[in-house]
Amino acid sequence: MSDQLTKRETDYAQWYNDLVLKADLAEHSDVRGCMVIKPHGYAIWEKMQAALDAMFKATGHVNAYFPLFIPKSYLAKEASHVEGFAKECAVVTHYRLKHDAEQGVVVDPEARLEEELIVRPTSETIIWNTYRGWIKSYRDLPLLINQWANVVRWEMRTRLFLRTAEFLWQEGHTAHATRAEAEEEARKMLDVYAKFAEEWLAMPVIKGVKTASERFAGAVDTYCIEALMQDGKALQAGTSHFLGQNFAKAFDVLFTNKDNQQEHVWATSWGVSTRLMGALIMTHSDDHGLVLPPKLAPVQVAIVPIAKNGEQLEAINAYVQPMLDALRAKGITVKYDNDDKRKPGWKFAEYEFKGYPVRIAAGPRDMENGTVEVARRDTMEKQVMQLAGIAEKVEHLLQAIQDNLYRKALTMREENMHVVDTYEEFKDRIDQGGFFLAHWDGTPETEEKVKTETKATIRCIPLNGDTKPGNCMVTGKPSAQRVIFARAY
RNA sequence: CGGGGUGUAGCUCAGCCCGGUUAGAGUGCUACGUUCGGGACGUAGAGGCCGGUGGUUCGAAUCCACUCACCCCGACCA
Repeated sequence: MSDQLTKRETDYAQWYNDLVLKADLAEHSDVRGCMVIKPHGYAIWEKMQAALDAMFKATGHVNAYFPLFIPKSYLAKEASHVEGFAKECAVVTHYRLKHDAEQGVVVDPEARLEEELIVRPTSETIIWNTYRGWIKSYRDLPLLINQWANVVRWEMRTRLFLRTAEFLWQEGHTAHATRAEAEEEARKMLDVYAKFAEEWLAMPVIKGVKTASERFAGAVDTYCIEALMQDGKALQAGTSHFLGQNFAKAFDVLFTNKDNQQEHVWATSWGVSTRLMGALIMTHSDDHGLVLPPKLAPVQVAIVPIAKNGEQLEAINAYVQPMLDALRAKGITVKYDNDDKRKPGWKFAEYEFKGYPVRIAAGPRDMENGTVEVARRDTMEKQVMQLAGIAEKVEHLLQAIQDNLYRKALTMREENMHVVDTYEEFKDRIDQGGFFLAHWDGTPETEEKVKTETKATIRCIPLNGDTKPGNCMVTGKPSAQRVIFARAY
């Protein structure tokens, strides 16, 4: 290969960066911390969007769009929210440029905004300010809205997809008449995310609740799905928040209940972002490049003809046509690459590197034998198959690849799930990575101590975990259940 | 913001310490020919304000000062 990829074992971070760039997923823009998502990367994101959007619709949500700019004063209305986001907001102060002989253009000092605008880091404030006008009665509830949008958080250090200054995401914002209903909504959307992660990304996740220190700024409870990457670090792949009445109170969103009483509404918000691209890459890809689960691959099957001349190519075109038709009839996405500007070897390497789940080669030998050569990306295995019934075989193969990727990722996670009872053992083993199930006394002080001493944080308190009480590994004080510690992205 | 590093062809980099013809390599790109079952080979070609500004010098990619940008480590990160 001319484009050498750093081996994961050599330098995992470098491997990731190389892969994102060389597989044409994204590149750095001239604006620090921002990225250009290239067609191959964006096509994967579109597949994710389509799947998630359908799941949101199926659970009763509708899409809408709220503005990019938020009046600065809105952010200040919810105390912990402003505290959480103030340090990373981009602020618009002027609305006009003017020509300048020396510098080309300069900000027109005359055009200062009366009230400065912030570029949304998230939309709770503007949405709740809007919902105040929409919600008057229990008959207006629940209000179940999602938006697909970009947000900006001025991060100090960024990494392609994992943490960028601007990123794409969806944010659901719902309003409910009762606490129980809002809590149920937050849990329901967490389940949607977990289902999406496992069935589409083929990425096993652990559902849990965040501790107070990791909670969303403005939430009562933050639920999350946590995944384990190949290097043993945890990645938060999605969050769902029960916001209580915090935003309703901050923005005076009241409704009249059935008893003609005024009440603040109960809220949730939930989101996943282009960070999922990073999760996808770090869960399945290998030293040969990207590996994509068939359900998210923009093209599932690449077909490469092998021909010595134009005449032979025409023969192969005719030979593979029924196969193309049969595959497409099954809803399988296929690219027949008979571009004669590239050679077969080049194409093989290209499709492998970019993660196409299945590659089929057809050449003169196959035409004689009535066969094609089928290669699967996940295991790199190749086999010659009879052309008869090929569409069914490929369909099964795609499902097998999807299943295999999930199984491999699950096995990896299970092998890196450690139960520890003493802080000494924890400190000894934390360097090797993985999820550590340990007892914790529930105090922020202990959590902070562990973070300072080991760089590991509590990823979550698992929802479906072992609930046997025990004693905190650090202080020995009583603990209700084991929590998950890990070093995280 | 602190510490370290890098800016030379589309990309990866050599050259700089020790100033001196027309600034190099690999890869990529263009044309032609032979090739085509795992990133082919040959021949010919195109491609550079050596990050920017100023200085030293007969002469600067090379030395000096300033400046800008990016990368890595730390601080920060719902």
